Amino acid sequence: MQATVFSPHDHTHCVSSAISNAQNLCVERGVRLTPVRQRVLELVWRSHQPIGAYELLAGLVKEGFNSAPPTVYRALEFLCTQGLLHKLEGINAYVGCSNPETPHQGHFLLCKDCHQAQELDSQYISLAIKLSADQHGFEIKRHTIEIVGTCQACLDKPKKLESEL
Amino acid sequence: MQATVFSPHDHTHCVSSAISNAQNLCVERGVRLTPVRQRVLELVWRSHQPIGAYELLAGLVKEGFNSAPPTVYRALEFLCTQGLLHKLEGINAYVGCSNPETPHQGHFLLCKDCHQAQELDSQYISLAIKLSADQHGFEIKRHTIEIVGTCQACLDKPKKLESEL
DNA sequence: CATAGTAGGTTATAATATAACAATTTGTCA
DNA sequence: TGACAAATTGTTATATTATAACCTACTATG
Repeated sequence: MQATVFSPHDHTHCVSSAISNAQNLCVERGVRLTPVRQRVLELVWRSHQPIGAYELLAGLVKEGFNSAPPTVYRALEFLCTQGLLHKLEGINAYVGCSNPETPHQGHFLLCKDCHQAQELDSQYISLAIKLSADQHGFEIKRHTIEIVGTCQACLDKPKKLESEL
Repeated sequence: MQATVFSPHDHTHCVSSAISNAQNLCVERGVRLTPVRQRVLELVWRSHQPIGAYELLAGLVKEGFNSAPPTVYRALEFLCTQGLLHKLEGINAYVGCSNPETPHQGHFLLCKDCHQAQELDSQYISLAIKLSADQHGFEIKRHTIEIVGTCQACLDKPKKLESEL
């Protein structure tokens, strides 16, 4: 099975490569990855889970950045527009996008036990949605696909939990 | 093409049949469609668009119901649990479900121009999601599928809009 | 009619998000 | 360079969405 956020991995590496990737992309696109924006992006990537705006705000404050809500919401808007983050509407939280070069909306598996979010990019889902929209003469602008449940890792550990009681 | 919320229809009929349907279902299930709950359900159905909690609250107040936020949120929770409504996470709004007999999560087309929501129940989408989840050993509990764009009716009327300027 | 369970009333507040306007920084080009 | 326009950030206030906590009233059942 392919590597996912649900399996153990070197997350420090994820963060640093996401940042340098973002820096390159922003240069290419002629947009500015300012200190606040970069910091927000790092905070999102460092989190092992989707993270909310006010939690990010607290992170910024801790590091001496100015921080009223508009600061973080503006940074989040920029990062989402650039495809560097995705917002999870169901839980009002943000996750890094691993593939920001190609603008897309993600499809997400959200584990309700470990709260990790795995981004998918399923051609089947995209196609099925496209077909349904076409049937209704509907022109798609964007979509939100969030699948909530239990990930394999969490399914595999119920016995541990019982023994811990 | 099949009838949808995007095409003209007798909405009064939608409302009354949704209510009597809900009444029957609640009796069958041994749950109580109390006056507040029924009123909220009617207000949602009467709206020609997805409607938010505080707008519903205003509707209740106008009719002499007590109304603090918990009243309407409790009613909404009940109605969603019974499958009589769906919540649209992307816009924090609620729509009636036309097929509450069979518990399901809907797939929605949301027109950003006329703000109507059309519920789909596409087997292709469901299957594609199931397949993706299976590939990751992920057990689905529920999902949010919201497709934003422009409906056929709104695509058909750009010229009218220009002439109105 | 006692009572347990469910639903609703009430007050307060938490959590999420944006409006509006001022100050500052940055890029650009005369 | 210096001056302007555009973009970004700071700041204050407030809007919007949602829930906690605790109390009261209703409902069904024996």
